Amino acid sequence: MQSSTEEDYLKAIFKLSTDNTNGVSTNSIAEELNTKASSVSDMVKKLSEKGLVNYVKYQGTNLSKEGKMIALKIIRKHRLWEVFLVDKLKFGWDEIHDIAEQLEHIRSPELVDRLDEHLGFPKTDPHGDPIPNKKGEFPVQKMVTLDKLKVTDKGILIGVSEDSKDFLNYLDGIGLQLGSTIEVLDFFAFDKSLKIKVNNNLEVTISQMVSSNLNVSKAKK
Amino acid sequence: MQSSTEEDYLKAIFKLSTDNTNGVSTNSIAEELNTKASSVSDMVKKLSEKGLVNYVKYQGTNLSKEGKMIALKIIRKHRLWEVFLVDKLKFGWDEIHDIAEQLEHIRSPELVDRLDEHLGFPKTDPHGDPIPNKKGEFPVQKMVTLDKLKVTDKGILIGVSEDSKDFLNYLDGIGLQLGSTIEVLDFFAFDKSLKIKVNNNLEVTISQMVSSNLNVSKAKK
DNA sequence: AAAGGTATTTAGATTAGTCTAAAAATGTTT
DNA sequence: AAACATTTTTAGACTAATCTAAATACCTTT
Repeated sequence: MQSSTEEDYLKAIFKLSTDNTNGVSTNSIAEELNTKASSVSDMVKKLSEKGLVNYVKYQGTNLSKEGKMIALKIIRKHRLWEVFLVDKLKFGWDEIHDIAEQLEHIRSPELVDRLDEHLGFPKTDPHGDPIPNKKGEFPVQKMVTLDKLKVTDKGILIGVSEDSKDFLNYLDGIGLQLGSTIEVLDFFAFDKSLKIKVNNNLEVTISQMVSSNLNVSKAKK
Repeated sequence: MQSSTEEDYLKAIFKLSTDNTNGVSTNSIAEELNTKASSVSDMVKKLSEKGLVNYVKYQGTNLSKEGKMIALKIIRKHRLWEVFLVDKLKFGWDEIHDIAEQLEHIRSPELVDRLDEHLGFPKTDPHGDPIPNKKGEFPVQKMVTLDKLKVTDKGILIGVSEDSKDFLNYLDGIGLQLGSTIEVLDFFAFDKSLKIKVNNNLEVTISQMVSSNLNVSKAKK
């Protein structure tokens, strides 16, 4: 059995493993967890002895199969609790992170599955991020351009095709960053513009020129 | 801010303070928490420095006003989560203690109040124990004899008027102990006997002679 | 390839909570 | 009141996680 602290490390390493070519650096883990590199060194050594990560001195850290599984279970719990907090307790999507950060460490496999069922087996959390299933599998996420989405669809911005300064400044101005949630509120056929809600907050209308340059991962419902 | 461990100590001291004439003994706290007396000595000293308990060497420990308030908040959280687990997630009343033991330490005042509301401001937990309100006040509990309860009422056995060996053996035989939950399932007018459910488990029928000698605290609904 | 800079690791200390074993206080019996 | 038993406290050690400061390894520049 691993401690909450160990779970936090595994989750951080998972998060930082997007480009899984080489190991996650000690410093990046330290930054992610607001701790010092020396603490991270100690901990990855320990996790390595437990077989939860593969760690070679000076060469960074990667999750083992078992470590990844644990990380995914924590993420599953975190996101399910987030759905609970928003859907059932009517919290705002921006108030829930710290609470879910605590709830994700509650130990009871039975609880997670019952919560999942109680919430109607949601596929994404309130931020649009996918919820791993019992076995730690993510629902497949299709990458599409924003103009392919239908009204009420939600997606997360994962890339931009056009990278002129002007364009990026414009995106910034409407609060759009990588990772932002986008919900399609309305579609205007005459010019193919979209009314969207950014991060469950700001509503703006964007032209098709813009929407066709935004790559989003479509959240399944 | 107090640690989860400190919270556990305060809760244990509260639980052991029923006869609040003199201080709670170090050994009894140790037993309640499955720890050693030396650990308890250290901790009560620390809690005393924090002003959460009144502790005089060799004379036991009592909660201060502030310590009691914290204990009541933990108990409130514990019992509200228990209601959640049973009412919403359909856990059995006997499966929930360990999970609630973890959930009670989640820190977020907002969460507790929203949970309370979501559950419809319940007055008692699934074991029939009263839930303190926001201010730490218990709903008043009336002590009555069991034969005063109506069908569907629930109560907790808090005393016995008759204390012959035979009678106590009889109670033992049907699983009734101090603290047991009693639910009135049926009333038979012809002999005033009651069909009751003990600890959400065993169903028995008892005569009025028995029910009139059992003092219960009636759980408000 | 040497020099300098950055990243990482090690060494040693600290804190919270726990333990065992010994010492001290309290209570009970005679 | 002395002797014994029990309870409680103290002393000293251990573990998990952290930190600072120093040492080491790696990388880039010249």
